[in-house]
Amino acid sequence: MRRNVDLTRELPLNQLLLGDCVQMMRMLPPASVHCIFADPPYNLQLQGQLRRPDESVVDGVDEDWDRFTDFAEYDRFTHAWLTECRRVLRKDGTLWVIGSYHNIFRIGAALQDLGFWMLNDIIWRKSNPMPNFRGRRFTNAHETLIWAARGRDSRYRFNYQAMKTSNDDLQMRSDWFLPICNGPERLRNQHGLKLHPTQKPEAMLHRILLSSTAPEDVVLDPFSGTGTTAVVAKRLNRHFIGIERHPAYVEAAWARLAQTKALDNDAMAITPSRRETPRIAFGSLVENGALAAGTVLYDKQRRVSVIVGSDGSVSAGDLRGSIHKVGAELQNAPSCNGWTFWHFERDGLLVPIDVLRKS
Amino acid sequence: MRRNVDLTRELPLNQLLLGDCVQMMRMLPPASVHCIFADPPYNLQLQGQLRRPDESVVDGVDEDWDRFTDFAEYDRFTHAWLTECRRVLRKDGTLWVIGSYHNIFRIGAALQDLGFWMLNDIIWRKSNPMPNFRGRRFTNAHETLIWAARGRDSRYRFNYQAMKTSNDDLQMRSDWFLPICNGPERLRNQHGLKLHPTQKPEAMLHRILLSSTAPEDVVLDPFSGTGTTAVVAKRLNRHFIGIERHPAYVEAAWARLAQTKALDNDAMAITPSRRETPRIAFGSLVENGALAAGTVLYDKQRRVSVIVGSDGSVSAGDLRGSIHKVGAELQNAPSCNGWTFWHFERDGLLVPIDVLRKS
DNA sequence: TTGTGTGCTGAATCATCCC
DNA sequence: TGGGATGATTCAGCACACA
Repeated sequence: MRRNVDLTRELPLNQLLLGDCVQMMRMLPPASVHCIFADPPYNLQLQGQLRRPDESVVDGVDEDWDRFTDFAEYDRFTHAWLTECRRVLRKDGTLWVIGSYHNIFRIGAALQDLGFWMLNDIIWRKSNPMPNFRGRRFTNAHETLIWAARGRDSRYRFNYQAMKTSNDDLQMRSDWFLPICNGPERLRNQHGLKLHPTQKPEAMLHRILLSSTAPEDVVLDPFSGTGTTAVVAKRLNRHFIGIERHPAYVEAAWARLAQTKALDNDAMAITPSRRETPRIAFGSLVENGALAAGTVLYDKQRRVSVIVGSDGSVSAGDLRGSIHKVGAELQNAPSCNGWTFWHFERDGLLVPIDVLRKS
Repeated sequence: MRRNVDLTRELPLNQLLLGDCVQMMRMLPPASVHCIFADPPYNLQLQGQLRRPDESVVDGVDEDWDRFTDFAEYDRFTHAWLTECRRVLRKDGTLWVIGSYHNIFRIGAALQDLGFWMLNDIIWRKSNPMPNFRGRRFTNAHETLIWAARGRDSRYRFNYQAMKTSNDDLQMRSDWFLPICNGPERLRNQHGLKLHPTQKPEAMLHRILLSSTAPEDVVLDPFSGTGTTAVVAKRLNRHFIGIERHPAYVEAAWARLAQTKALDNDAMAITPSRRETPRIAFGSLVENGALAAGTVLYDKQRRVSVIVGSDGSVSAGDLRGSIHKVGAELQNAPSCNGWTFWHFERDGLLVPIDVLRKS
């Protein structure tokens, strides 16, 4: 699979190129690739060490490739690689970039400044994100993808029907619920430590390539890492070009590719979408007015009662907490299902609050 | 409720100001508001006709330079109002902005450039978004909120416990699933047409204000529209200041406010954070006999134990100090919350000493 | 073999009070 | 305002051990 080619004349199809992505892309011919997926450094700017409540240390991203002195330097870097991306992208090609709130706004603005035409921003909702250990923010439970065409007039590819079919015949939305990369898919060294700090799930690349490329298309990944894009491209019969600066990652990616088989035509099946069971929190009933703050709730026998607070807490005297917690305390029970325990009054009758979830 | 005040001296509490938000904010005293919610114009680039923030029409958007001038125009406008926001925001205040992929990346970058410190980006996942009629993109089913502190060192407010309680005792995540504003909540004129094109759901403002403000705080909305922020602020006993350029919207907002009642204390109350509850020193438990000197305390697994001293210290061999210090030393940890680490025996069971604070 | 309990970990801008 | 003391804080999924 590894060949020597004159990059400026011939596209290095199904190759992983070792080197800096801006320099390598400069060697590629213009308007030559159909799709680009980019997972650039996020510029996380982590301060110190973060510990879990049990004092264990969080193994955060602390790589030299993620250190930038300031926003200006990060912006220069962003402009440089996006400019090359736009040059090598075909007129009707599209670009995907993933990021978090640390960098995605700068990347989005740069994309617009360079003339890319934004098609969607896509939210990757994580099934099991890292919690917020200090209770100082909302749990950062998503990352953002931007999907953009090379320009406003691009006649880009979007496999609408494939996306709809894979989503139980409903239009695929801009919010994607996918697990993080874990389990056997996550590459680890002989000590069981993760090989790459930010390996992306193959399911995400699967959906991306299926939605916006055709078989035999050329997919470029300028920050190839351990080769997730290449692996999924190979499996889906797309050509890939990966660029990565770190030899160890390139080696790992080649090993992964060696174990990857291209699907035959019949097997180009679509990953079944995971059905999401909508979970309604009690607080949202108060937020949306289904149950007003100040309402009195009773147990079935009207032996105890509580008042609903504006945050979806309930209180009885000094006692305050969730419907479950307060229900348990008042019964001196270890636990309690507040949804069935608590009732509100309607037309003189007690109705379990559970019915409000179902309407 | 409508009064004439000298804005430069006195905050126009619970007022809706008619006028341009940059000009009006310039008249407000610096460092005076606790929280800002902003729903600025989205700079939608539809049907070829492009409007500047001041509603004037931009001609010809086919040329590259036009696109650039347009973004530049939007950026100038963004910088102008965000600069005033930062000036009137208290040192420890926070700002919320909502937008879509058309404008949110430019706003996010501007926030960072102006020195705001990003705390979260929040995804509003819509329950019933507008489908994509042409089948050329993913259904745009979300909008993005940015939550930012005035600066990196801000000691901002986040009502963590209230958010957790309202989310059935799980940390509130960065993805919020809320219905769009519809039904009786949606303001309509006598012809049944919606009064405002982008009226936001009250549930969203409810969660925002509950998470990041306290009763009596001052909430500013520079693009007040039909007054959703003001209405929810009034209901939750926060002070509001709304600014809006269109007299018809201001009129509608006053009408809404007239029908809005403030919640009473019980209904408005939220689950207090541990940080805000009065602290009880461990020594006082020994003083008042809740825990006798000489009692043996254990960790959860009974791996280590200490004896309570008469001064509220604990000791294990030569080691003596506070419950926190000794707990940390025995675990070789940098720190330890002794309240949850140490347990005493009751009816053969280990109970965290923390429960003694609550009774 | 199957169920249960324990332990580990993930792109993280993760504290506050008091002197 | 700087340093030391205090004390607040986690969810889901997977691996593995053990019954």
